[in-house]
Amino acid sequence: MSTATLGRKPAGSRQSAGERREQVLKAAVSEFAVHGLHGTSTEMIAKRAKISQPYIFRLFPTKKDLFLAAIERCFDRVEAAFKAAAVHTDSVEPHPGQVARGQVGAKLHAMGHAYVRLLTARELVLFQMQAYAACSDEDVRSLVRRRWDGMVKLVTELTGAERPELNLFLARGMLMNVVASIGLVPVKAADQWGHEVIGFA
Amino acid sequence: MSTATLGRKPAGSRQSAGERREQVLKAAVSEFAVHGLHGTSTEMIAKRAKISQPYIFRLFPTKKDLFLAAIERCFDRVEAAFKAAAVHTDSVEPHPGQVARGQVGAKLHAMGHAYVRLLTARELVLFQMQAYAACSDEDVRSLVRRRWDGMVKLVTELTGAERPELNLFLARGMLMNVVASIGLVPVKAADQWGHEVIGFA
DNA sequence: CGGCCTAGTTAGTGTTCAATCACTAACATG
DNA sequence: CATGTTAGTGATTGAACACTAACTAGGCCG
Repeated sequence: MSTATLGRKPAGSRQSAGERREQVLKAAVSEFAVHGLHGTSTEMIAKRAKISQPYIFRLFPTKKDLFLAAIERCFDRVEAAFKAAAVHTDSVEPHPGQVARGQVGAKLHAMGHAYVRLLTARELVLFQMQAYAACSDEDVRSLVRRRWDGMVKLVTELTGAERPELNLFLARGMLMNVVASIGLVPVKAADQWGHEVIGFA
Repeated sequence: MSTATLGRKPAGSRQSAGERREQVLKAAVSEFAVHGLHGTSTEMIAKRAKISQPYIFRLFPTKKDLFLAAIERCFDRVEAAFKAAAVHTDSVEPHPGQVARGQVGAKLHAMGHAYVRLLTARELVLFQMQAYAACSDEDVRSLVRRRWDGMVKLVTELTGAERPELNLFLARGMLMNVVASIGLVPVKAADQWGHEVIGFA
């Protein structure tokens, strides 16, 4: 009889802590992306993850820790996209670990495309901006710096790009972030990595 | 006797509403830059402006309105810096209103320098990031878009730059914002507009 | 069945915060 | 000095919020 008292979960009731963590993390990225670290309440996240608000604190000690975890997650996603793009454009490497010189541009281009595809989801860009904005917090800043360094290193290794073209690549990316954030371009058409506002030639 | 009850302002007592508004706006930019729209309390701003917290609401109807005013203020500052830089590098114009073709690069370069000088204050960059981050709010977004458009138009008119180099300029700027936000470069040396991390050649 | 661990909840605490209210002090003008 | 206006404050309020504590319920193994 006690089963009929409250609105119950219809079926798939109990999940492992790992699965829940995943769910919460996803919900957190979505909410943080829109409202930022301080503009997002743990209740918003809980609602989206379909759990009670206090249970969040069993999975993540503090709201900030959840935010930090979300940052890691987002950098992971970007890096994964880059790796996938790199593999996709792989050709024979003249010396193992060395990218053929003529391939550099093509690889960067492919990664640019991959990044744009990622950005069409919007969520990721917006969250990135929130992460940068929260960088007055020491913990956030040091994490973002570490991951940013890692990302740059990854791109360097994957493409073999040197400073000038690498910087151009990064700058393009940052401009895209801003443009996407303020919705200057309806990023519907995924193929905008040569678009008027971002493209340079 | 009632006059002796509380700690009184010693001297420089009353200011005009205009002066106060200015003071509050300055304080708001400083605080918002560090903690963002939602991370900043009106009391922080009040303390910095050396007034009581409720008085803020006599000068600005809501906290968000204050934030919006701060956005306007910051774009104003950037535009002023650009204008000054343009005047400074002015030479004879072949046709009135038309910038000499060879001058374009020099002018953009000068503006880049001006922007870097502006960024050394840090406050401005940080606030910019906060403004972008707050763009999920309709009012914020539409304002930022409007001012961004205006700024791009201004740069175009001042330098006569065409799409490719204009975009390069903007992208550089955005990369610099991020780099400055996460403190990758100690922006001490003001002359970094050709620096390794930002420069393209 | 019964003990036991883990998933998950309800209820609550202390605090913070934007915004309002009701009031006082300083100045201006006839 | 009376009257009106503008600058400014202290006290308060009602809501929201991060986080805690204490309890409940589902599943597994003996």
